[in-house]
This record gives sequence, C-alpha cells and structure tokens, in this order.
Amino acid sequence: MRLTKQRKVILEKLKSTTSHPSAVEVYDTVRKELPNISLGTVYRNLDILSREGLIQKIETCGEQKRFDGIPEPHLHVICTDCGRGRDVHQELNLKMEELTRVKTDFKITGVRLELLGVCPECDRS
Amino acid sequence: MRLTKQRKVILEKLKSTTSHPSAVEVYDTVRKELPNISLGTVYRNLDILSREGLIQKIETCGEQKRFDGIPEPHLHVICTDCGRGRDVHQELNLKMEELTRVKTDFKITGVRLELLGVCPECDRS
DNA sequence: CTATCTGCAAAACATTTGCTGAGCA
DNA sequence: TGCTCAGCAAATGTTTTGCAGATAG
Repeated sequence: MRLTKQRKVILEKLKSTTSHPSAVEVYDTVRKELPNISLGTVYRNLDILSREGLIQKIETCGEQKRFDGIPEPHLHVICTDCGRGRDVHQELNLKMEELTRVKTDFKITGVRLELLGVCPECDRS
Repeated sequence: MRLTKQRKVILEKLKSTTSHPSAVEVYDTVRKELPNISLGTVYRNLDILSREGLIQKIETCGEQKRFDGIPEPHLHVICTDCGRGRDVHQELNLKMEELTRVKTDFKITGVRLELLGVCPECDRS
C-alpha cells in the first residue's frame, strides 16, 4: 500500500478526532487541506485503511457508516437522536465463552455490541 | 391507522416468515398477491407498522434494513458472508444494571446486540 | 364525506466503479 | 518505469417524497 498524500491526510484527520465521522464528513475535513480530493478517493481509502487494520469501519446501524481512527475494537455509545457516537473505554462483562453456548446452527464468530443513549447536547433540547 | 389490504398482506407475509426480509424482498413476496403494489407503499407501511410496534425494524448493519414480524426484542445472528439473519430464542447474560454503571455522559437507554457468525449454507461453500 | 392511503415517478442519499492520466517507489 | 492510485463522472442500490386520484371508516 502506497502512502499518498491523500491517504496520509485522511488517516491523520481520522486519528485526531474522536467523533466517528462519516465518509462525507471526512471528505469535508480533508478538503480543507486538499481541495481537489474527490469523494470517491475518500471512500476508496477509508475502505483500504480499514481493511489494512489502520482504522475501523463502524458497521453501525441505520444511517451511513462511520469511521474510527482507533482500530482496536472498543465499545461505542450511539445517540438515538442525532446518530453521533462516542467511545467507551470500559469492558462489558460479556464473555466469548457464553457465546459458544448459544443454540444455533450458525458458526458464531463474534458479537456486534453498541450502547444506545442520548447525548448531552440532544438531552438539553 | 387504517387496515388497507396492502397493509394487511405486508403484515401477514412478515408474520409468516422467520427470514428477516429486506423491504425489496417483502415487496417481491407481496407482489405475488397484489401485483400492483408499489415499492414506495411497502417502505411506507414497513415504517408505519414498526412505529406502531406491530413489527420490528432491524437496525442492522452495513447493508439495507431488514424486518422482523416479531415485534418483541430478541437476539439475532447475522451471517457475515451473506447478511442473512436468524432469530435466537435465548437470553444472553447481559444485565441492564451493568449498563447503568458505564462511565459516559450519555444517558444510556439500551443496547444493540447481535451475534455474528457464518450460516450453514455459506459454511458449506 | 374526508382524512388517510396508494401508485407512480422523481428525488435524495450513500456508495461503488470504469476510465484515463498522474505519481509513488 | 511500472504498478498503484487519484480525479471525474456515471452507475447502482436503498430509501424518501410530492402529487393526484382512490378508499377505508
């Protein structure tokens, strides 16, 4: 994987925020520095970067996908009002051992878990 | 809420399957009985029915939304290959009590939890 | 009767892709 | 220099919406 300036800026912007921006939001931020970058390039790079394990594509719900500069799996809270997410640096007590006991003919490989809530901003209004 | 024949058939089809069809799949099924129904009507009704609590809109990930004739919250396994889901009628040991101890300024209201795995069909190939 | 609902078509988004020329290694 | 990548634009897929006529209650 080459380190083009587009790729570098995308990665850099994503590492310096905790707001889990969508692809379009990344695009808007990066465009301040690289005005000629195209949205297609942003999508392509977000995809490549997450496949390479440098960032995380948050397969979250409903709306568009969001991206996280922290590639290690961790817990997110999602605001049910505005859709914004926040990191939670705390483990929930859900054991993988318990998952293997689930009665299903699927081969269980993991969980997708996120907390739902209302963020302080939305709570005010 | 009126009980139109379109709405009745959509609800009926959804109640008689466990496959969590997407809106387009519901459309295809319903069209066998009501050939002139439009996709827009299907979307509108799926939305209304889930807001009324008669069905469940599965806010699942990545791809398009899927719908469940069972409105009560229950666990789903999602195939990471084909995206198909299946119900799991079993509780995981995750207590609401534990959620309230999460350190965040969000007002926690719930969790979104789904299992990931590979379905028997995809496992074969 | 009339407020709600349908069908249709267009619009709105999010995302992907084909192509040609540019630039990293 | 060669292979990967960027920019552009068109295509794709999902969901929403405006409108005029139909219909449940």
